[in-house]
Amino acid sequence: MKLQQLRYVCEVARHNLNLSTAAEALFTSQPGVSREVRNLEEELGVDIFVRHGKRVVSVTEPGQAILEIAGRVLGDIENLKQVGQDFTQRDKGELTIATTHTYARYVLPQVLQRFSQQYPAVRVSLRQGSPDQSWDVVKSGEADIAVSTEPTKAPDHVVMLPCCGCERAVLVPHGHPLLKVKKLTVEAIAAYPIITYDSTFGGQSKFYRAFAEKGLEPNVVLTAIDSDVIKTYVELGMGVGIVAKVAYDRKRDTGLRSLDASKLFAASTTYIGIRANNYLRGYTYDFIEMFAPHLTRAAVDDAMRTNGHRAPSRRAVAAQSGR
Amino acid sequence: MKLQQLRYVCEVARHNLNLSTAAEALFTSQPGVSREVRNLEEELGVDIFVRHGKRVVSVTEPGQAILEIAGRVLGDIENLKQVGQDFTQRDKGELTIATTHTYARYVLPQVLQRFSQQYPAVRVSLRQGSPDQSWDVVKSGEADIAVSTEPTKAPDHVVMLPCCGCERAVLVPHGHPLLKVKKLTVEAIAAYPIITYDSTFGGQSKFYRAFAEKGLEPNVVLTAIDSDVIKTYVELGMGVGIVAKVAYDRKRDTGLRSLDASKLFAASTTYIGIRANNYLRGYTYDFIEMFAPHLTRAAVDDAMRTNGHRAPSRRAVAAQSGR
DNA sequence: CACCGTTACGGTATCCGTAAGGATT
DNA sequence: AATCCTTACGGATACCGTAACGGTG
Repeated sequence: MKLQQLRYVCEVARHNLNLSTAAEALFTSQPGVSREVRNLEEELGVDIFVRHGKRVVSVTEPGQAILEIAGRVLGDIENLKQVGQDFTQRDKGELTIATTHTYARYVLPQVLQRFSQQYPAVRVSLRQGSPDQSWDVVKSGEADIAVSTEPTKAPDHVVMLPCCGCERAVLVPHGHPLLKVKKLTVEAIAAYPIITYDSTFGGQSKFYRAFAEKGLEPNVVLTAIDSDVIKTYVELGMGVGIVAKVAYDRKRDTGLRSLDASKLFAASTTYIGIRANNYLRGYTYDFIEMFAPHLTRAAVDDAMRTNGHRAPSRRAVAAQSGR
Repeated sequence: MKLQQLRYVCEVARHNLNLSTAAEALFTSQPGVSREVRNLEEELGVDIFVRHGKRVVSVTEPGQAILEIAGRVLGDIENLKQVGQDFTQRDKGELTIATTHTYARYVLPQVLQRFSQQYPAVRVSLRQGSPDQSWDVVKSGEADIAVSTEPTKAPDHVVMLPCCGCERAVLVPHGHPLLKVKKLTVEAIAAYPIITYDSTFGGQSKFYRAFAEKGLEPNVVLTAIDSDVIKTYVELGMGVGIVAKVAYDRKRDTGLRSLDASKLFAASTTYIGIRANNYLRGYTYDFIEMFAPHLTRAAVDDAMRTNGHRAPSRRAVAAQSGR
């Protein structure tokens, strides 16, 4: 069995079971892919792909299991390379962060500024999307870490590290009646049209629950995935905005006022997400600690260890002694 | 990078960093091992082993990480082979169970009898030891599953599936005064010398706690790891035995009487343990379900999925496209 | 007919074992 | 002096790309 074969098989699966395009993506010849796939199938004794005549049409049942394991192996090979990089080019590399607009725009800038100062040679990329998308991107290994609220569905293979609460604020234009209210209540808010995050975003259940508890139904007139968009429409007088508290900056948002709503809506939690069994570069640990000081390297390792890692297997090693 | 290299490196680590014996174990030449280890080190850019002149003396820090990952890869390669076996030789293979004397002797026989009837071509081996040992053996991959009470230290990389309670009984010889007691109490037991399991066995904390709660200290005169040994000494009149309820068989143990102690000592739980990310043969699932009917294949998979598995990584695959 | 996967073949690079050479204990 | 790792060398193997072939839609 060769790593090449695992690579080929995974690549074929990723390219709609098309050997030719897979070969192209692998910068190799198409007959070579065909041959190695067959060699692997022969060695394992089972077909991975279902062929109709001379066309690959689907994945067999054992093929599913094989692809999953093969993918894990390739991920680990990548991890090995990362270990090398980590010790030779300590301060150089890439860091891909999957996050939402709110974090990318209002929380991460300060952290990333500090980070880039310390690690000027690390190329940081942000992958912006909904919380669910962020978690998926981490799960698939496209991003190193997620910074987001919790996903709607619990993501397997990903370790979630709670960071801090993410409180809400109510944004209104100048002179809005809500500014005169002595004590802000859910009832008071419910009287106005509401602009808030799209339902693909986390923490919305808590938002609706707060209204439901009072027997109210919020009149949500507009949703967006973007705090800035919400602010724009609030400024236009289309409604009151309910956004993350951090999204309001008194100096910048001169057309708006912010009212603390942390007591009204249960705070959702900010998490950092890491793919299980992923080797993290030293600077990634540092980034995490900059973001959430309590998440030291030891704390992160500990959380990962109790979730995904696995130790070497004596038996597996012994079983392969014969070449 | 080649799988061979990973195998070599792991084997060297397992053989006290001795290349020669590692080479022997791998059925290859010693210079070959030396060369491939260096090749891998060169490819990754870091030393895995520390050399004093021409002697390998220890593992470097990156080496530690590399060995861990390499071991995981080799385990997965083994998993791939298991997939093949599972679909070609469905009913043939091996099943290694790590367990304690009590389970091996009193619980598993009935299950294994049924199992062997259904899978005559599966070679079952029992690896007997303390609970901690059982878990370690599963963790290392030497055994497929553990059947045991909980370990003293939580084992990472292992999925624990609760099966059922494991209640205690008090064993006494015929004519023992305890047989005349109306309601068995901890106090009554404390009046006699006690024979029970060795402290390396689980559930002992619950045993001592029951006494401590009454301000008593049990007079443990003898400990053993083996219910049969305990029974022998009880029969000799050396004390009262406190053992797992299942270890008493009225028909066989004619010289003894059993008193239910399930109310006196908190029941410890029986667990099945599986190594995270281990591919399980079909018959292994069947064995588990025979042992604990509620642990269906779906239930087991689900528990494993939320603990260890990992999906293929697009990024890792893409990063390796260039050969 | 265009696309796609398999088979056949030959050159090349890689791999591995043998033999000899320094270091360390 | 014995053990252990490294270097050097040569032969066999296996790998991979090119070219031609056979199905499929």
